[in-house]
Amino acid sequence: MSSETPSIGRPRAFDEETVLDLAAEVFWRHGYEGASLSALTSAMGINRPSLYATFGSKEQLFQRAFARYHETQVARARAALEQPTAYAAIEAFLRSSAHGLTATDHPAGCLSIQGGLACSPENARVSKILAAGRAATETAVEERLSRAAKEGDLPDGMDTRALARFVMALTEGHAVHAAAGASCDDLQASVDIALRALALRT
Amino acid sequence: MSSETPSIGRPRAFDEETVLDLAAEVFWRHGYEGASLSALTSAMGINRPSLYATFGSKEQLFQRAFARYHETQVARARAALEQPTAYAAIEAFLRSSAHGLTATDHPAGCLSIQGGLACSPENARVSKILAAGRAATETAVEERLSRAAKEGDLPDGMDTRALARFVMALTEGHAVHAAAGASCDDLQASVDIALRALALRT
DNA sequence: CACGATCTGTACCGAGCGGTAGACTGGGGC
DNA sequence: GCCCCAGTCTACCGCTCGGTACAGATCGTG
Repeated sequence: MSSETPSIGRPRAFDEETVLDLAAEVFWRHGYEGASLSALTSAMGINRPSLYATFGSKEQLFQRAFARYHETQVARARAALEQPTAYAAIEAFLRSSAHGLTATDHPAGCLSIQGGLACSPENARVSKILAAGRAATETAVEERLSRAAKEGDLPDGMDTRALARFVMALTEGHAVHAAAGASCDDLQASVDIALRALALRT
Repeated sequence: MSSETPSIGRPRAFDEETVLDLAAEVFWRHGYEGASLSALTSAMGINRPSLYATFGSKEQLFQRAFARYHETQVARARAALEQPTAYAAIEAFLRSSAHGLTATDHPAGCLSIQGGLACSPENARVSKILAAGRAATETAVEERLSRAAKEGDLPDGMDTRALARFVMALTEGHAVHAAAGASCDDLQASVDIALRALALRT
């Protein structure tokens, strides 16, 4: 791993996780292809050769930044799934997502969406990486719902995969809205409607 | 307008609307920034100077292609709103969208989403154009719902803006899913859940 | 059938892209 | 105190980008 700190030689003048967060912000705001190396190095406060020595390539940098985004941002929404009931888990997931999508200490929206749904053919891998990240989150939702089904916490015959997909799709749509300027209240009102509809309570 | 056909001079060797549809497909698949002029001209079957003489610039070409996308694709979903009841209108909107997002005669997903939610700073206008298109569709949904509210076709006190936002957000999320490979049935199952939740029927 | 207007095709422009070579810097080990 | 080596910095690479100049082709008109 590049995170092991060699004891010999000139020490690194920057913190790897710090500059990854800064890189994530640039990708988040401008997308993978819209984030030029000049913009990245400028925001990260390091020079091109340092970036390449540390991360290897623009794509690898993106992967690392995206992984860190998952640890720091997506993790909060996933943690919200740990509620005693399925209804509470979904509500917490949707509400904490809406909150995170409109927080002001980082760009609006979601890196998994803004990063680049569509790319030039040579960057198609990036779109795949993003899709895989979203799919992982959807799987986490689905697993929480499956557990609820086993516990009798969902109506019989509820399609947990479809419900997980519905929840994720709504969150992704909220991300699109947030990037276009929707407020947290706007999104919460949409969540209200979604929850009213779920009728998970018996 | 560039659509007026001058009677003198060498005649144009291509049909404007036809090549616009072809350009829209490239933007749809690769996004605005991911669609190179080489890819565009190659798909459209015309040369660069013809493109610039006809459309002016890449951005203007995109605007024209996006406008045509609205006329040919988005118009179908908007037409679906013309159902006798609010519930039927929303169901038709969601189902026809899910169908269009997964049709096989064009790229999966939606140009309004794939085109470029995030762009480099110099292409920020493109993101704005896309957002404006989505907002226009959301307004159309909201107007249909307002009409329903006046007609007593919605529960009292229903927040029509929030409901329109919920419907659009779900559709946008479905577009993200469709671009990642979701099937029409996948999306329809999500629509089922959304509709169950709406409880628009009294 | 020559003229002028319009479109097409080749070949090119400067700029910015992602990525790198090589000289310089500065801290630990002996 | 010297060496070594990782990290930094300037300056550059080839390539592709969006956009265009200019010559040749093709039409209606006199």
